[in-house]
Order: sequence, then C-alpha cells, then structure tokens
Amino acid sequence: MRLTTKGRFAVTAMIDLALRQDAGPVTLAAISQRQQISLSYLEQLFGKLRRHNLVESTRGPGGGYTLGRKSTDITVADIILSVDEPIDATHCGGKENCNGGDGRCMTHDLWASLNSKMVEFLDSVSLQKLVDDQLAKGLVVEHKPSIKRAISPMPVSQPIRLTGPNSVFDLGNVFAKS
Amino acid sequence: MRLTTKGRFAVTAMIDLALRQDAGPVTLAAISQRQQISLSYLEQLFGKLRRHNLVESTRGPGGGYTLGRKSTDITVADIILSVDEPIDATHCGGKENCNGGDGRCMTHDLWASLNSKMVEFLDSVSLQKLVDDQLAKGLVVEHKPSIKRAISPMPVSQPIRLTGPNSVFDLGNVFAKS
DNA sequence: TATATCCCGAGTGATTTAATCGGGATTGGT
DNA sequence: ACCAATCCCGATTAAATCACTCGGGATATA
Repeated sequence: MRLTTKGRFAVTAMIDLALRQDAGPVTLAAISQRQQISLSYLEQLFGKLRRHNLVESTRGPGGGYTLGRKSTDITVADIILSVDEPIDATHCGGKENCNGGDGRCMTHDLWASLNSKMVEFLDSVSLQKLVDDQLAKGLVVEHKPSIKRAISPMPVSQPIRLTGPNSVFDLGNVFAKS
Repeated sequence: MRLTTKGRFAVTAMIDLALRQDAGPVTLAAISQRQQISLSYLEQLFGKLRRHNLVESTRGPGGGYTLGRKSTDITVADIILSVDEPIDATHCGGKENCNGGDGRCMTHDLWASLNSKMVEFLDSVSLQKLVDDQLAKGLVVEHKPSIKRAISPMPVSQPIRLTGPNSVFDLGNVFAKS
C-alpha cells in the first residue's frame, strides 16, 4: 500500500464529486478549479477510478462524472488502491526467502501486519463519512448554475506544481523525537 | 511517515545487531554478509541510527556497533523515524489551507488519523519482540569465531541492487480487488 | 606501521511522481 | 450538419527520491 499525494488527490476529488453529484454529472474542469488539481492529472486519476467502477462517466456537453455506487459503499481503501495500483508484488512473494541468505525473512510478518492495519483502517472509512465530516464543518455546496455560462471569464488560478514525491507522507511531529 | 525499503533494511539490520551484540560489538561487514545489504548503505543507515542514539560505535579492530539502549526500549517506530527523517513538513502545516482554494483541507484529518494509527502500531512493537520472534522461529545464533580469521576467502555474494522505490510497500493481494 | 573498523560527503542511474501535451471519440444543442 | 463541451488516452517531461557506489578520511588495536 502506497501513500502518496496521488491517493490524496484522488480522495479529495472523490469527496468533491460526492458532495455535488446530486445535481447531475460533475465535470473534471469544475473539480480542477475547486480543488486546485490540474485537469490533465484528474483525467488520469478518473480513468483509473472508472476502470475500477468507482465512478461512471457521461460524455458530451452536460456530461461529467457520477459515483459508480453509493458513497456508503465506497471506502478510502477502494480509492487509494484504484489509483496506486500495487501491480508489482515482486520482492518477497510471501513464502519465498527475502534475504537470499538463509531463506528467512525477519521483517516480513511485521510489514504484513502493518499493511493489514492500514488497510483495515482505510477500509473502515467510507466516502460518505468524509462527506459528512465536510458538511459538519460547515461547508456549503452551491447549486450548479444550471445552463448559465460563466459571464466574466474569471482568471483561472493555476494549480501549484508539486514535483516529486516529497509530499508523500511526513510524520511531522506526531511522534516525539529525541 | 514514509515506508520504504530503507526502513525495512534498518529494522532488519537492527534485529541482526540485537541478536548478536552480547558477544561484543558487531561489525557492519558481518551484518552486510548475513543480511545481504551493501556495506556502504549500512554505513549510511547506521550513521543516522547513531545520531539518534539507537546504536553506539566502537572504532578500530574488534570494534563495531552495539545497541544504544535496551532492546525493550527501542521500537520499530524509533528505527524508521531515524533513517527516514521527515524533515520537510512543508505542505499543509496543520492549520494552513492545503488546497489554496477556500482554506479548507478535506483530507487532512484523515491522513493525520492514519498516520497516528501507523505510528501507534509501529511504536507498540519493540526490537526485543522481533528478536523473540526470530528465536521462536528457530533461528540459531552462532557465536563469533573469536579472533579466528576466515581461512578460505569465501566468495562474497553481492547484494542485489534494488533500484527505485518499487519495493516500497505493496499491498499484494491482502485486499480483494475487483 | 599495518590493518580493521567506523565516518562522511559527493556522485549516480533507474524509477516515480506529478504533471503537460497533443490529439481523438462522443454527445447535446442549435 | 456543425460546433463546442466533455470524456479519453498515450507519449513525454522535469524534478525528486531511492538505493546505492565511490573515495577518501579518522581512530584504535596489535
């Protein structure tokens, strides 16, 4: 299980979608503006989410994305696993020898346990839960402006580019260090 | 909190050290051979571990490393945080606006929770626990050959190079995917 | 003095991340 | 029939990171 900003972006976008899909399909352009995620990047992410049936798409004008199933039936683990596919389980296939040496893998059980704990946790949080959290925090969802087109061309704020995985997961100072 | 093979290597090396330090300082060369980790890389890792007081070093012939404190007082979290220093807590400093947009950060609490869970778990596992696991699995620790030098020059098996962080953390198939 | 060991910073190639780019397919409104 | 909105997709890219290697040094023992 990898934890990167990609996963974070995906979860953020899914919350945004869940919050607004009642008024019809939500466009990636809209999500891009609201969440400051580049449109092309969103397209990549939603391609994966769609292939995993977490979202459905409608093409053409008025189109966009809707959830593939109820938000109570989508978990954070679902989302993260969709975009961060763990395709290569190459090293240390479970019963194989990880260290080459004497055929024993001293830390395998440890990582497996941790992995389980993480998945367990992420699988216990539904998308609906995150939506509720946002609404509880006082987030107001504006209604879609129907067909009304944007009149003032509104300067598009460029998303800031975050290169490299420095934004992965920092512990910060949760843990008291020496 | 980052989870890479660097952390895994560090934990593995620390288990090796804990298993054998009773017979005096353990050299990195020995750990390198047993655990198939490159010597130079071990030097890097132990530099960090030493700076975090998890190990102590003795120089010169007969030297090596010993644990900086009791193995019951060292946790996996200690080790991982030592080598994978989370120096940059740049993005989203806690109360700041992560998304630039409306000043709210929809996933911050989620990641913070996950982080806590991970640290909680890793902090609940002591080095001694891992050592016990190994001994319980029937691992036999040979005594150091005192001063006896290796007679046959024994072909040194090269550690396999793992490039890139593909070995980070794969979920494998713990989680049933579509 | 010779050797074993730790120490350290600089460099490196493969890989990943977080995008961008350029084009294409589909559909709705006119 | 056309146009524009929207999804779709693969190729490419710059910066960062990872997992090392390399070359030299410091320190202690015999």
